[in-house]
Amino acid sequence: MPRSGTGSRDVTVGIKEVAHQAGVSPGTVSNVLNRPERVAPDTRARVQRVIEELGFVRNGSASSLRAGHGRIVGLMLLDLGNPFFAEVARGVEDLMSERDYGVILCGSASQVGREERNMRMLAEQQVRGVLVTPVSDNRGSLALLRERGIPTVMLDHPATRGDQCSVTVDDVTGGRLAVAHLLEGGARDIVFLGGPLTIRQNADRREGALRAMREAGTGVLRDVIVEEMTSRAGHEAAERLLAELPDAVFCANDLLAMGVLRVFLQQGVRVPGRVMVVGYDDIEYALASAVPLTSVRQPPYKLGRIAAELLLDECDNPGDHAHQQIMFQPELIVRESTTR
Amino acid sequence: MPRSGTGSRDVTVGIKEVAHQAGVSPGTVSNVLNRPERVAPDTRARVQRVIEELGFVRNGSASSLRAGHGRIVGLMLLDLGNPFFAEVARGVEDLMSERDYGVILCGSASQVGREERNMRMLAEQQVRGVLVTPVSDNRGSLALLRERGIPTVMLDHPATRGDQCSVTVDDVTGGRLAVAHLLEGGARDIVFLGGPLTIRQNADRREGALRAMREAGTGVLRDVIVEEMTSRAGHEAAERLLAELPDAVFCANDLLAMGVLRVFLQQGVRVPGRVMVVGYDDIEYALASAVPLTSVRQPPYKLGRIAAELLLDECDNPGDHAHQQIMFQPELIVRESTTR
DNA sequence: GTGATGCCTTGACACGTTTCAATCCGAGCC
DNA sequence: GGCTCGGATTGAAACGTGTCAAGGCATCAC
Repeated sequence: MPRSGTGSRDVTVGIKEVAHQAGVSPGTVSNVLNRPERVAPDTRARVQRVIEELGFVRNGSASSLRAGHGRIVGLMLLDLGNPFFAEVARGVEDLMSERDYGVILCGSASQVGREERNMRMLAEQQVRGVLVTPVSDNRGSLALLRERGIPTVMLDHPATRGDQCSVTVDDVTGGRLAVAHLLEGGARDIVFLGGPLTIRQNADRREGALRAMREAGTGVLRDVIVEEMTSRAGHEAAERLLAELPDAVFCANDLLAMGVLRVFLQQGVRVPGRVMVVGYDDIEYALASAVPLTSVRQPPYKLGRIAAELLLDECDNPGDHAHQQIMFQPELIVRESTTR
Repeated sequence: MPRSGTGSRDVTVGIKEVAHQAGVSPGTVSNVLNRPERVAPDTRARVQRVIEELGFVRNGSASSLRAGHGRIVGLMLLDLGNPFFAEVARGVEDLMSERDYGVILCGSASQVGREERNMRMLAEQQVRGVLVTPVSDNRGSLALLRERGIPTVMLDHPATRGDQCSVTVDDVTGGRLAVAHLLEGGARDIVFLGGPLTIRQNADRREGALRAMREAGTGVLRDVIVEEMTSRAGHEAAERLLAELPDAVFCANDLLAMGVLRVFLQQGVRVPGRVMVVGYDDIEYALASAVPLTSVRQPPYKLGRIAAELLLDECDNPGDHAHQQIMFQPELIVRESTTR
């Protein structure tokens, strides 16, 4: 590979070339990039001008090889197709972009295997830290990161140990709010429609539902567990429910609820007249659906953004960083799918 | 930093440590990782067992520093909050995950500045290639990548030069289908509601609308251009439209259409009785909305997946890779928002 | 004028991997 | 038996940056 000594439009403009053109040493250029305050103002200006002129772009691989970590974080979510998580991702991405960090986004599709593969990939990339909504309490893939000293923040999941931050929404309360509302409306035979109970969100929302029944001293909960938490799955589950309609369906997310609504309306099951339906997440589209959906609202954008802030705080101040467990309270948004 | 000579549970298990334990040279370990066929079967097995045992994870930074590129690609989309792009991202992520590549996801939020910042970040990360839905025909940020020899594939945008692949959907035809349908339904005064015309998708869909009118020899198109293509923007635009209702509104995406629908229904404007509404993208939620939305369907998942395949083909066979411009045809899905 | 004090700058080394020319070794051939 | 041949392996040299101890150069006080 030819290396032009003076050429300004070379494929690889390195820190050395910049140093040469600016009449300083490579070390100084590195300082301009990483600790500008240590460099005299006029030297700094001169170097920065040369950087502009040559179109120098720092080689992130070399940088993170030497420094031990780069300006990239990992974000691992359960399901990229769910607007709730899309909003979480937007929150994370916005903050990281402001702080000049990149985000490697991974979807685990709620599969342990895929989560582990992606975690391994993140470890290889020497990411600065990882935000993760874990598939289960499976410590395996997190251990991989811990061993390498990569900070993790739990997202929409409580910290499994004291040595990490977490940002969650109180799902037990969410489930309680939803089902208490249904009981007040007169429902007794209630279906819980959700994904696998190994996923914490499902288990907690169901637990909240049971608690509401205990508190009210009435009601029966029927579980309908589906593999995926999509509107298709909701659609299929609702078709099976037609044989024995409950008084109400509490869905563990809005996608399921939208699938259920579609079937009920097609089949002439009046909502809320015959069956009440409650969703979870209050995604934007829940409001616009045929029968506007009662749903439990969570703050996804804020969730992502705050988790991102916690992670960067831990990265930048490893000394005096205090791990925090932040929990938001959900809010029940009542619409027509549960009231006339 | 202490370096245990024999320790098996060190923070940094490198290729050297593996080589030592397996009784081979570092070069051989590297070959096992990158060109297994060059290593004798039993040696390979032995090395792989040691890799397992020590929990060795390859340092991606070092690897891509030396090799000149890593196993990461960039994906830059207009709007992460739009379910259409979320599906595109899923398509890309699925394929890349299968091929053991990581994806750095960036949202440009349709802002040139943000696009350029992110492109720079991707260049720093030495990504293998980039999939991009550009904000405009702005060549600036693409040039940054071209200069460094980083392949790009245009996603939902035609190639601006012959030296790249692209995957698109025929937006002119999409617009033509939508508006021809409206004209057939008797509409004459039609509003085009879309984002900035500097974004190609908007310009093309509008162009298709005009073409339909020319072909039919009738109809008038009123432009209503909004900054963001969100349901909030649709909501606001619709409120302004109330003063002078058109016969129909052709929205450049479903989010806008959903915002429009909401206002019309709240205000007692009958859809389709008084105004017909057509959306674009046929996102899943369009089907479930209060008045099921007529929309132009595109294959977002396939779009992402195929673009990803083209990119990897270009990366893996730089020699005999033939650049392709693939264009899908959209399909008009007629629902109740345009027919009784 | 001299020594001390700080601030800037320097230069060489190390980070962990890939690469490639060189070497080694066993098999096959005359 | 000596020779060649080819596949398997080796070892050392990069890749481009960050770090840090050491050096340089004014300024300032005495």
